[in-house]
Amino acid sequence: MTTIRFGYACLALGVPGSELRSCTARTATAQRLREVTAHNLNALGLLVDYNAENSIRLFRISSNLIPFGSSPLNFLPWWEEFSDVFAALGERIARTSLRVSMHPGQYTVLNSPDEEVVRRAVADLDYHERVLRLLNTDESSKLILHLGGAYGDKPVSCDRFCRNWERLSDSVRHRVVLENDDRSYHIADVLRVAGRLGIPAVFDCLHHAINPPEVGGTPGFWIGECAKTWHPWDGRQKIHYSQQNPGGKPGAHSQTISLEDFLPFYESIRNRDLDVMLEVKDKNLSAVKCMAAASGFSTLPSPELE
DNA sequence: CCGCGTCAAGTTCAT
DNA sequence: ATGAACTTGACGCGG
Repeated sequence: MTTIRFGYACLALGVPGSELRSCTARTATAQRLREVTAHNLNALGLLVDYNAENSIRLFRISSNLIPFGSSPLNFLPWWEEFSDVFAALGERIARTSLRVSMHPGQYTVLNSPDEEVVRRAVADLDYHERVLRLLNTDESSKLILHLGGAYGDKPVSCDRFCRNWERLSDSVRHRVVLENDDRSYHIADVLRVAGRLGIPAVFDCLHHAINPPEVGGTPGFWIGECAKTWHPWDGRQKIHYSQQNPGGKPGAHSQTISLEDFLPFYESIRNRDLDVMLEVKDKNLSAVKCMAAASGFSTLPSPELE
């Protein structure tokens, strides 16, 4: 019996007090940084509780949890000041069997030719890893990362990624997984680098639709290829699923998940074990909707299946 | 209180 | 060469 689990990223709609706060460089005083941090950690607790109450087993923690968490602009030893809060949060996460992840964004570019950019990328990955470690999660709590820029020569830029990989700590390396993007690096590129480094690959369905490899291949094929990169200590294979916003530019996420398109996709993966991260503007609402649709689907009579 | 310009960060593409 | 988009909402100022 295989299972598909669903989760959502960073924010939930309709959970009062769970909104994250932030501040700007100008207002980043010690007091303000402490206030925002305390608020955001409390918000994370509310999100953890919400997920437990709604049987959601997968959640991406926002990179904005700690204001300027990887920048000298945050000069506080927040990991010490809030270590007890993190530990308590970690217990709630463990008790509710929630799998958390984080996803450094477009500004984290490990393969940049610019030494300062690489240095900041290493620091940013350290920040994200520190959060997951403070929460006492194991190494199945992943850091999802893109390969970065192409700089007009993908093979050279992939080589530089692998070279800079050596600068990461073991604890970061044990958590990083590579995702295909919608511009430069398609899933075949990602699998090649993931293979070189011996780390897992995350298949993003919408990015793949926009930026497929020349060699073709169905999503099901590539999900199968990615499955081979996940080892027992990495936890369940993860993929990303989102739909195109009809009124938006290519790659823009839809307001909500359309079940019309979701159900055939679900049918195509339901014979696998997968954790599916939904990227959609209505966040938790679509997660709940997809879970309901999937469970309804699986209990429908299926005479065509033996 | 509301509205709107602005916000740490990197790369790519358009003007 | 300069600037907007990406993803995204929240901040923070001015009125």
